[in-house]
Amino acid sequence: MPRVRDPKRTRRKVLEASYREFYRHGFQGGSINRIVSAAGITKGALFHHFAGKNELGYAVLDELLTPAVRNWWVEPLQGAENPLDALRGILKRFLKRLEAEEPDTGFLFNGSPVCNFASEMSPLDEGFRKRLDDIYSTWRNSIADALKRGQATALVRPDLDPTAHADFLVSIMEGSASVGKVGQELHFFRNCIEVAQAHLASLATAPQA
Amino acid sequence: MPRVRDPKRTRRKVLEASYREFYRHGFQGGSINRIVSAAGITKGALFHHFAGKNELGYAVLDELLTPAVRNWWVEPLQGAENPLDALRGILKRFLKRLEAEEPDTGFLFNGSPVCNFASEMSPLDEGFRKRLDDIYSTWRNSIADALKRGQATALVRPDLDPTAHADFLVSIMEGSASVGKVGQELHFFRNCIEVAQAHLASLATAPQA
DNA sequence: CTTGCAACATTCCTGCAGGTATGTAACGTT
DNA sequence: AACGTTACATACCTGCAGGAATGTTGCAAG
Repeated sequence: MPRVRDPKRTRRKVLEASYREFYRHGFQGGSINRIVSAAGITKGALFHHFAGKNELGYAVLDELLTPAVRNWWVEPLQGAENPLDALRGILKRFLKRLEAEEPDTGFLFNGSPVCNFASEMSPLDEGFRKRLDDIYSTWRNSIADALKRGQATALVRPDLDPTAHADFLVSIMEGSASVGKVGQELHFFRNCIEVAQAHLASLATAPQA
Repeated sequence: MPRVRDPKRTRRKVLEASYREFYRHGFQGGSINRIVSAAGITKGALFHHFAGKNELGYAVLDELLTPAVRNWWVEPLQGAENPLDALRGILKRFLKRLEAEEPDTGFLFNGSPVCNFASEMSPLDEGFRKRLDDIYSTWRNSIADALKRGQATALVRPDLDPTAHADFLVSIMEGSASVGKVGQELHFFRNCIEVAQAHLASLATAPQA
Protein backbone atom coordinates (compact mmCIF):
# COMPACT_ATOMS: atom_id res chain seq x y z
CA MET A 1 0.00 0.00 0.00
CA PRO A 2 1.77 3.15 -1.15
CA ARG A 3 1.63 5.96 1.34
CA VAL A 4 0.77 9.48 0.26
CA ARG A 5 4.43 10.39 0.56
CA ASP A 6 7.18 7.95 -0.05
CA PRO A 7 10.43 9.78 -0.76
CA LYS A 8 12.48 6.66 -1.48
CA ARG A 9 9.88 5.44 -3.90
CA THR A 10 9.60 8.80 -5.57
CA ARG A 11 13.36 9.03 -5.90
CA ARG A 12 13.40 5.60 -7.48
CA LYS A 13 10.72 6.53 -9.94
CA VAL A 14 12.66 9.61 -11.01
CA LEU A 15 15.83 7.57 -11.31
CA GLU A 16 14.26 4.94 -13.50
CA ALA A 17 12.50 7.46 -15.70
CA SER A 18 15.81 9.29 -16.07
CA TYR A 19 17.55 6.07 -16.97
CA ARG A 20 15.08 5.42 -19.77
CA GLU A 21 15.17 8.99 -20.99
CA PHE A 22 18.97 9.16 -21.09
CA TYR A 23 19.16 5.69 -22.58
CA ARG A 24 17.02 6.77 -25.49
CA HIS A 25 17.98 10.37 -26.06
CA GLY A 26 21.44 10.52 -24.56
CA PHE A 27 22.31 12.60 -21.55
CA GLN A 28 22.54 15.97 -23.24
CA GLY A 29 19.57 15.22 -25.44
CA GLY A 30 17.55 13.98 -22.48
CA SER A 31 14.95 16.38 -21.21
CA ILE A 32 14.08 17.06 -17.58
CA ASN A 33 10.58 17.99 -18.63
CA ARG A 34 10.08 14.64 -20.30
CA ILE A 35 11.49 12.85 -17.28
CA VAL A 36 9.12 14.46 -14.81
CA SER A 37 6.19 13.86 -17.11
CA ALA A 38 7.16 10.21 -17.62
CA ALA A 39 7.66 9.74 -13.90
CA GLY A 40 4.32 11.35 -13.16
CA ILE A 41 5.77 13.94 -10.79
CA THR A 42 6.71 17.58 -10.94
CA LYS A 43 9.92 19.46 -11.48
CA GLY A 44 9.89 20.64 -7.89
CA ALA A 45 10.01 17.05 -6.69
CA LEU A 46 12.88 16.18 -9.01
CA PHE A 47 15.02 19.11 -7.94
CA HIS A 48 14.21 18.36 -4.35
CA HIS A 49 15.85 14.95 -4.70
CA PHE A 50 18.64 15.87 -7.13
CA ALA A 51 20.72 19.01 -7.20
CA GLY A 52 20.82 19.25 -11.00
CA LYS A 53 20.91 17.37 -14.24
CA ASN A 54 24.51 16.26 -13.80
CA GLU A 55 23.83 14.89 -10.32
CA LEU A 56 20.85 13.05 -11.76
CA GLY A 57 23.11 11.46 -14.33
CA TYR A 58 25.66 10.58 -11.68
CA ALA A 59 22.93 8.90 -9.64
CA VAL A 60 21.85 6.82 -12.62
CA LEU A 61 25.42 5.60 -12.97
CA ASP A 62 25.96 5.02 -9.25
CA GLU A 63 22.64 3.48 -8.32
CA LEU A 64 21.55 1.74 -11.50
CA LEU A 65 24.40 0.97 -13.88
CA THR A 66 27.14 0.15 -11.38
CA PRO A 67 24.94 -2.49 -9.69
CA ALA A 68 23.95 -3.85 -13.11
CA VAL A 69 27.56 -4.49 -14.05
CA ARG A 70 28.14 -6.03 -10.66
CA ASN A 71 25.20 -8.39 -11.08
CA TRP A 72 26.07 -9.40 -14.60
CA TRP A 73 29.83 -9.74 -14.37
CA VAL A 74 31.44 -9.29 -11.00
CA GLU A 75 29.31 -11.59 -8.89
CA PRO A 76 29.05 -14.49 -11.37
CA LEU A 77 32.83 -14.45 -11.72
CA GLN A 78 33.58 -14.20 -8.03
CA GLY A 79 32.23 -17.57 -7.01
CA ALA A 80 33.28 -19.45 -10.13
CA GLU A 81 35.68 -22.34 -9.89
CA ASN A 82 36.25 -22.35 -13.66
CA PRO A 83 36.51 -18.76 -14.94
CA LEU A 84 36.24 -19.66 -18.61
CA ASP A 85 33.04 -21.58 -18.04
CA ALA A 86 31.71 -18.68 -16.04
CA LEU A 87 32.55 -16.22 -18.82
CA ARG A 88 30.95 -18.42 -21.43
CA GLY A 89 27.91 -18.75 -19.23
CA ILE A 90 27.60 -14.98 -18.96
CA LEU A 91 27.78 -14.60 -22.73
CA LYS A 92 25.16 -17.28 -23.15
CA ARG A 93 22.83 -15.61 -20.70
CA PHE A 94 23.42 -12.29 -22.36
CA LEU A 95 22.44 -13.63 -25.76
CA LYS A 96 19.31 -15.17 -24.27
CA ARG A 97 18.41 -11.83 -22.82
CA LEU A 98 18.86 -10.20 -26.22
CA GLU A 99 16.61 -12.77 -27.82
CA ALA A 100 13.90 -12.22 -25.23
CA GLU A 101 13.81 -8.44 -25.14
CA GLU A 102 11.06 -6.45 -26.79
CA PRO A 103 11.91 -4.02 -29.61
CA ASP A 104 12.86 -0.42 -28.98
CA THR A 105 13.65 -0.71 -25.29
CA GLY A 106 16.68 -2.93 -25.09
CA PHE A 107 20.30 -3.45 -26.03
CA LEU A 108 19.52 -4.33 -29.60
CA PHE A 109 18.15 -0.87 -30.33
CA ASN A 110 19.77 1.33 -27.74
CA GLY A 111 23.09 -0.38 -27.12
CA SER A 112 24.92 -0.51 -23.82
CA PRO A 113 23.77 2.20 -21.42
CA VAL A 114 27.25 2.43 -19.92
CA CYS A 115 28.84 2.76 -23.33
CA ASN A 116 26.36 5.42 -24.36
CA PHE A 117 27.21 7.51 -21.34
CA ALA A 118 30.90 6.91 -21.91
CA SER A 119 30.84 7.91 -25.55
CA GLU A 120 28.94 11.06 -24.92
CA MET A 121 29.98 12.38 -21.56
CA SER A 122 33.41 11.13 -20.55
CA PRO A 123 35.28 13.75 -22.62
CA LEU A 124 32.98 16.52 -21.44
CA ASP A 125 32.64 16.13 -17.69
CA GLU A 126 35.10 14.82 -15.18
CA GLY A 127 32.37 13.61 -12.83
CA PHE A 128 31.04 11.32 -15.52
CA ARG A 129 34.52 10.26 -16.64
CA LYS A 130 35.52 9.26 -13.14
CA ARG A 131 32.43 7.20 -12.50
CA LEU A 132 32.61 5.49 -15.88
CA ASP A 133 36.27 4.78 -15.30
CA ASP A 134 35.34 3.12 -12.01
CA ILE A 135 32.67 1.00 -13.68
CA TYR A 136 34.94 -0.16 -16.47
CA SER A 137 37.83 -0.74 -14.07
CA THR A 138 35.85 -3.01 -11.78
CA TRP A 139 34.41 -4.81 -14.78
CA ARG A 140 37.82 -5.38 -16.33
CA ASN A 141 39.41 -6.26 -13.01
CA SER A 142 36.80 -8.86 -12.23
CA ILE A 143 37.59 -10.59 -15.53
CA ALA A 144 41.33 -10.24 -15.12
CA ASP A 145 41.19 -11.62 -11.58
CA ALA A 146 39.11 -14.55 -12.73
CA LEU A 147 41.63 -15.32 -15.47
CA LYS A 148 44.47 -15.11 -12.97
CA ARG A 149 42.73 -17.56 -10.69
CA GLY A 150 42.26 -19.78 -13.70
CA GLN A 151 45.98 -19.61 -14.35
CA ALA A 152 46.69 -20.47 -10.72
CA THR A 153 44.55 -23.58 -11.04
CA ALA A 154 46.04 -24.40 -14.45
CA LEU A 155 42.74 -24.03 -16.23
CA VAL A 156 43.88 -21.03 -18.24
CA ARG A 157 46.95 -20.87 -20.46
CA PRO A 158 49.81 -19.40 -18.42
CA ASP A 159 51.37 -17.47 -21.31
CA LEU A 160 48.54 -14.99 -21.84
CA ASP A 161 48.14 -11.60 -20.23
CA PRO A 162 44.96 -11.62 -18.10
CA THR A 163 44.68 -7.84 -18.06
CA ALA A 164 45.00 -7.54 -21.82
CA HIS A 165 42.41 -10.23 -22.37
CA ALA A 166 40.04 -8.58 -19.92
CA ASP A 167 40.39 -5.29 -21.79
CA PHE A 168 39.76 -7.14 -25.01
CA LEU A 169 36.63 -8.82 -23.73
CA VAL A 170 35.05 -5.67 -22.39
CA SER A 171 35.80 -3.95 -25.68
CA ILE A 172 34.00 -6.70 -27.54
CA MET A 173 30.92 -6.39 -25.36
CA GLU A 174 30.70 -2.64 -25.63
CA GLY A 175 31.75 -2.51 -29.26
CA SER A 176 29.22 -5.07 -30.40
CA ALA A 177 26.53 -3.14 -28.54
CA SER A 178 27.45 0.11 -30.27
CA VAL A 179 27.86 -1.30 -33.76
CA GLY A 180 24.94 -3.69 -33.41
CA LYS A 181 22.40 -1.07 -32.45
CA VAL A 182 22.89 0.55 -35.85
CA GLY A 183 21.90 -2.53 -37.80
CA GLN A 184 19.40 -3.70 -35.19
CA GLU A 185 19.77 -7.30 -36.22
CA LEU A 186 20.14 -10.07 -33.72
CA HIS A 187 22.36 -11.96 -36.13
CA PHE A 188 25.17 -9.47 -35.68
CA PHE A 189 25.22 -10.06 -31.94
CA ARG A 190 25.11 -13.79 -32.47
CA ASN A 191 28.15 -13.56 -34.70
CA CYS A 192 30.15 -11.53 -32.22
CA ILE A 193 29.25 -13.73 -29.27
CA GLU A 194 29.94 -16.87 -31.24
CA VAL A 195 33.45 -15.72 -32.14
CA ALA A 196 33.97 -14.53 -28.58
CA GLN A 197 32.97 -17.97 -27.29
CA ALA A 198 35.46 -19.61 -29.62
CA HIS A 199 38.08 -17.14 -28.53
CA LEU A 200 37.41 -17.94 -24.87
CA ALA A 201 37.70 -21.63 -25.60
CA SER A 202 41.14 -21.02 -27.07
CA LEU A 203 42.31 -19.60 -23.76
CA ALA A 204 42.04 -22.94 -21.98
CA THR A 205 45.13 -25.00 -21.28
CA ALA A 206 43.77 -28.16 -22.90
CA PRO A 207 42.91 -26.96 -26.41
CA GLN A 208 40.01 -29.31 -27.04
CA ALA A 209 39.14 -31.22 -23.87
CA MET B 1 45.57 32.68 -53.45
CA PRO B 2 42.17 32.51 -51.78
CA ARG B 3 39.56 34.50 -53.64
CA VAL B 4 37.12 36.72 -51.80
CA ARG B 5 34.45 34.13 -52.31
CA ASP B 6 35.16 30.47 -52.51
CA PRO B 7 32.02 28.46 -51.84
CA LYS B 8 33.69 25.05 -51.93
CA ARG B 9 36.33 26.22 -49.52
CA THR B 10 33.77 27.79 -47.23
CA ARG B 11 31.71 24.64 -47.27
CA ARG B 12 34.76 22.62 -46.37
CA LYS B 13 35.62 24.92 -43.49
CA VAL B 14 32.11 24.57 -42.09
CA LEU B 15 32.27 20.82 -42.51
CA GLU B 16 35.55 20.46 -40.69
CA ALA B 17 34.55 22.79 -37.90
CA SER B 18 31.33 20.81 -37.54
CA TYR B 19 33.28 17.58 -37.44
CA ARG B 20 35.40 18.86 -34.55
CA GLU B 21 32.44 20.31 -32.69
CA PHE B 22 30.37 17.12 -32.97
CA TYR B 23 33.38 14.99 -32.18
CA ARG B 24 33.88 16.82 -28.90
CA HIS B 25 30.37 17.65 -27.79
CA GLY B 26 28.30 15.05 -29.58
CA PHE B 27 25.76 15.89 -32.23
CA GLN B 28 22.94 17.04 -29.97
CA GLY B 29 25.34 18.80 -27.66
CA GLY B 30 27.13 20.45 -30.56
CA SER B 31 26.28 24.08 -31.09
CA ILE B 32 25.75 25.81 -34.43
CA ASN B 33 26.88 29.06 -32.88
CA ARG B 34 30.18 27.52 -31.80
CA ILE B 35 30.62 26.01 -35.25
CA VAL B 36 30.21 29.27 -37.12
CA SER B 37 32.48 31.06 -34.69
CA ALA B 38 35.14 28.36 -34.96
CA ALA B 39 34.88 28.37 -38.74
CA GLY B 40 35.11 32.14 -38.80
CA ILE B 41 31.90 32.60 -40.77
CA THR B 42 28.32 33.54 -40.03
CA LYS B 43 25.16 31.62 -39.49
CA GLY B 44 23.77 32.85 -42.78
CA ALA B 45 26.64 31.24 -44.64
CA LEU B 46 26.17 27.96 -42.86
CA PHE B 47 22.46 27.74 -43.56
CA HIS B 48 23.13 28.73 -47.15
CA HIS B 49 25.24 25.61 -47.59
CA PHE B 50 23.30 23.24 -45.33
CA ALA B 51 19.57 23.01 -44.90
CA GLY B 52 19.71 22.35 -41.17
CA LYS B 53 21.61 20.75 -38.34
CA ASN B 54 20.67 17.23 -39.35
CA GLU B 55 21.81 17.78 -42.93
CA LEU B 56 25.07 19.15 -41.56
CA GLY B 57 25.56 15.98 -39.57
CA TYR B 58 24.71 13.86 -42.60
CA ALA B 59 27.32 15.73 -44.61
CA VAL B 60 29.96 15.09 -41.97
CA LEU B 61 29.19 11.38 -42.24
CA ASP B 62 29.03 11.32 -46.03
CA GLU B 63 31.93 13.55 -46.87
CA LEU B 64 34.33 13.05 -43.98
CA LEU B 65 33.76 9.80 -42.11
CA THR B 66 32.79 7.54 -44.99
CA PRO B 67 35.98 8.42 -46.88
CA ALA B 68 38.01 7.97 -43.71
CA VAL B 69 36.79 4.41 -43.27
CA ARG B 70 37.45 3.76 -46.93
CA ASN B 71 41.00 5.03 -46.66
CA TRP B 72 41.79 3.15 -43.49
CA TRP B 73 40.11 -0.17 -44.17
CA VAL B 74 38.54 -0.71 -47.56
CA GLU B 75 41.37 0.38 -49.82
CA PRO B 76 44.22 -1.29 -47.92
CA LEU B 77 42.27 -4.55 -47.97
CA GLN B 78 41.25 -4.38 -51.62
CA GLY B 79 44.69 -4.73 -53.09
CA ALA B 80 46.11 -7.10 -50.52
CA GLU B 81 47.30 -10.53 -51.55
CA ASN B 82 47.43 -11.71 -47.92
CA PRO B 83 44.38 -10.39 -46.02
CA LEU B 84 45.67 -11.31 -42.58
CA ASP B 85 48.90 -9.43 -43.16
CA ALA B 86 46.91 -6.49 -44.43
CA LEU B 87 44.69 -6.50 -41.35
CA ARG B 88 47.66 -6.72 -39.04
CA GLY B 89 49.27 -3.87 -40.92
CA ILE B 90 46.19 -1.70 -40.44
CA LEU B 91 46.18 -2.37 -36.72
CA LYS B 92 49.86 -1.55 -36.53
CA ARG B 93 49.37 1.73 -38.37
CA PHE B 94 46.42 2.54 -36.20
CA LEU B 95 48.43 2.07 -33.03
CA LYS B 96 51.20 4.26 -34.43
CA ARG B 97 48.67 6.95 -35.12
CA LEU B 98 47.41 6.73 -31.56
CA GLU B 99 50.92 7.08 -30.23
CA ALA B 100 51.58 10.14 -32.36
CA GLU B 101 48.41 12.09 -31.73
CA GLU B 102 48.31 15.12 -29.49
CA PRO B 103 46.12 15.05 -26.37
CA ASP B 104 42.48 16.16 -26.40
CA THR B 105 41.94 16.04 -30.13
CA GLY B 106 42.27 12.39 -31.05
CA PHE B 107 40.95 8.88 -30.61
CA LEU B 108 42.47 8.44 -27.19
CA PHE B 109 40.30 11.16 -25.70
CA ASN B 110 37.32 11.35 -28.00
CA GLY B 111 37.00 7.81 -29.28
CA SER B 112 35.84 6.82 -32.72
CA PRO B 113 33.85 9.56 -34.45
CA VAL B 114 31.71 7.00 -36.23
CA CYS B 115 30.97 5.16 -33.01
CA ASN B 116 30.08 8.39 -31.24
CA PHE B 117 27.55 9.26 -33.91
CA ALA B 118 26.22 5.72 -33.84
CA SER B 119 25.78 5.59 -30.08
CA GLU B 120 24.02 8.88 -29.91
CA MET B 121 22.00 9.26 -33.08
CA SER B 122 21.21 5.91 -34.64
CA PRO B 123 18.23 5.22 -32.33
CA LEU B 124 16.92 8.77 -32.73
CA ASP B 125 17.03 9.56 -36.42
CA GLU B 126 16.59 7.28 -39.37
CA GLY B 127 18.80 9.44 -41.60
CA PHE B 128 21.72 8.94 -39.27
CA ARG B 129 20.93 5.28 -38.74
CA LYS B 130 20.90 4.57 -42.44
CA ARG B 131 24.18 6.31 -43.13
CA LEU B 132 25.89 4.68 -40.17
CA ASP B 133 24.55 1.33 -41.25
CA ASP B 134 26.09 1.91 -44.67
CA ILE B 135 29.44 2.83 -43.15
CA TYR B 136 29.56 -0.19 -40.88
CA SER B 137 28.30 -2.48 -43.63
CA THR B 138 31.02 -1.50 -46.10
CA TRP B 139 33.59 -1.71 -43.34
CA ARG B 140 32.49 -5.18 -42.31
CA ASN B 141 32.05 -6.36 -45.89
CA SER B 142 35.54 -5.26 -46.84
CA ILE B 143 36.94 -7.40 -44.04
CA ALA B 144 34.67 -10.34 -44.76
CA ASP B 145 35.54 -10.23 -48.46
CA ALA B 146 39.23 -10.13 -47.67
CA LEU B 147 38.87 -13.15 -45.41
CA LYS B 148 36.94 -15.00 -48.12
CA ARG B 149 39.67 -14.31 -50.62
CA GLY B 150 42.13 -15.57 -48.04
CA GLN B 151 40.14 -18.77 -47.76
CA ALA B 152 40.12 -19.12 -51.55
CA THR B 153 43.90 -18.90 -51.60
CA ALA B 154 44.17 -21.20 -48.58
CA LEU B 155 45.76 -18.54 -46.41
CA VAL B 156 42.84 -18.41 -44.01
CA ARG B 157 41.36 -21.35 -42.15
CA PRO B 158 38.41 -22.66 -44.16
CA ASP B 159 36.28 -23.60 -41.15
CA LEU B 160 35.71 -20.08 -39.86
CA ASP B 161 32.85 -17.74 -40.75
CA PRO B 162 34.27 -14.65 -42.51
CA THR B 163 31.22 -12.54 -41.79
CA ALA B 164 31.21 -13.35 -38.11
CA HIS B 165 34.90 -12.59 -37.81
CA ALA B 166 34.45 -9.30 -39.63
CA ASP B 167 31.67 -8.32 -37.23
CA PHE B 168 33.91 -9.31 -34.35
CA LEU B 169 36.82 -7.23 -35.59
CA VAL B 170 34.82 -4.07 -36.15
CA SER B 171 33.31 -4.49 -32.71
CA ILE B 172 36.77 -4.67 -31.22
CA MET B 173 37.88 -1.49 -32.95
CA GLU B 174 34.82 0.51 -31.97
CA GLY B 175 34.57 -0.99 -28.51
CA SER B 176 38.17 -0.32 -27.60
CA ALA B 177 37.73 3.27 -28.77
CA SER B 178 34.67 3.77 -26.57
CA VAL B 179 36.02 2.08 -23.48
CA GLY B 180 39.53 3.43 -23.93
CA LYS B 181 38.50 7.07 -24.11
CA VAL B 182 37.23 6.81 -20.55
CA GLY B 183 40.56 5.76 -19.10
CA GLN B 184 42.56 7.82 -21.60
CA GLU B 185 45.54 5.53 -21.31
CA LEU B 186 47.45 4.31 -24.32
CA HIS B 187 48.17 1.05 -22.54
CA PHE B 188 44.56 -0.04 -22.82
CA PHE B 189 44.63 0.31 -26.60
CA ARG B 190 47.93 -1.52 -26.76
CA ASN B 191 46.38 -4.40 -24.86
CA CYS B 192 43.37 -4.63 -27.12
CA ILE B 193 45.38 -4.42 -30.30
CA GLU B 194 47.91 -6.92 -29.05
CA VAL B 195 45.23 -9.49 -28.33
CA ALA B 196 43.56 -8.69 -31.63
CA GLN B 197 46.84 -9.30 -33.44
CA ALA B 198 47.21 -12.66 -31.73
CA HIS B 199 43.64 -13.46 -32.62
CA LEU B 200 44.29 -12.60 -36.26
CA ALA B 201 47.35 -14.81 -36.27
CA SER B 202 45.21 -17.71 -35.08
CA LEU B 203 43.04 -17.40 -38.18
CA ALA B 204 45.82 -18.49 -40.52
CA THR B 205 45.88 -21.98 -41.92
CA ALA B 206 49.42 -22.73 -40.78
CA PRO B 207 49.12 -22.09 -37.03
CA GLN B 208 52.66 -20.86 -36.48
CA ALA B 209 54.43 -20.41 -39.78
C1' DC C 1 28.26 47.41 -68.15
C1' DT C 2 24.36 45.91 -66.24
C1' DT C 3 21.71 42.43 -64.72
C1' DG C 4 20.80 38.37 -62.00
C1' DC C 5 21.87 34.92 -59.16
C1' DA C 6 25.00 32.80 -55.86
C1' DA C 7 27.39 33.64 -51.69
C1' DC C 8 27.43 35.41 -48.03
C1' DA C 9 26.23 38.93 -43.51
C1' DT C 10 22.79 40.88 -40.03
C1' DT C 11 19.00 40.78 -37.43
C1' DC C 12 15.46 38.92 -35.27
C1' DC C 13 12.22 35.31 -33.60
C1' DT C 14 10.19 31.39 -31.16
C1' DG C 15 10.63 27.55 -28.20
C1' DC C 16 12.27 24.82 -24.89
C1' DA C 17 16.14 23.99 -21.97
C1' DG C 18 17.66 23.79 -17.04
C1' DG C 19 16.85 26.00 -12.96
C1' DT C 20 14.78 29.12 -9.10
C1' DA C 21 11.39 31.16 -5.92
C1' DT C 22 7.82 30.49 -3.48
C1' DG C 23 3.81 28.18 -1.72
C1' DT C 24 1.55 24.31 0.70
C1' DA C 25 0.50 20.08 2.74
C1' DA C 26 1.83 15.64 4.88
C1' DC C 27 4.14 13.75 8.73
C1' DG C 28 7.22 12.74 12.65
C1' DT C 29 8.32 14.88 17.23
C1' DT C 30 7.56 16.49 21.83
C1' DA D 1 -2.23 19.72 19.60
C1' DA D 2 1.27 22.78 17.98
C1' DC D 3 5.50 22.92 15.52
C1' DG D 4 9.18 22.21 12.29
C1' DT D 5 10.79 19.91 8.77
C1' DT D 6 10.60 17.10 4.80
C1' DA D 7 8.37 16.31 0.50
C1' DC D 8 6.46 17.83 -2.72
C1' DA D 9 3.51 21.34 -6.34
C1' DT D 10 3.07 25.82 -9.08
C1' DA D 11 4.66 29.50 -11.38
C1' DC D 12 8.03 31.85 -13.34
C1' DC D 13 12.66 33.27 -15.20
C1' DT D 14 16.78 33.63 -18.05
C1' DG D 15 19.56 31.97 -21.70
C1' DC D 16 20.70 29.88 -25.62
C1' DA D 17 19.27 26.75 -29.11
C1' DG D 18 18.13 26.23 -34.12
C1' DG D 19 16.43 28.64 -37.69
C1' DA D 20 13.83 32.32 -40.67
C1' DA D 21 13.75 36.81 -42.92
C1' DT D 22 15.85 40.10 -44.98
C1' DG D 23 19.67 42.76 -46.59
C1' DT D 24 24.07 43.27 -49.15
C1' DT D 25 27.83 42.30 -52.14
C1' DG D 26 30.90 39.68 -55.33
C1' DC D 27 31.02 37.79 -59.88
C1' DA D 28 30.10 35.61 -64.24
C1' DA D 29 27.39 35.84 -68.46
C1' DG D 30 24.85 38.32 -72.06
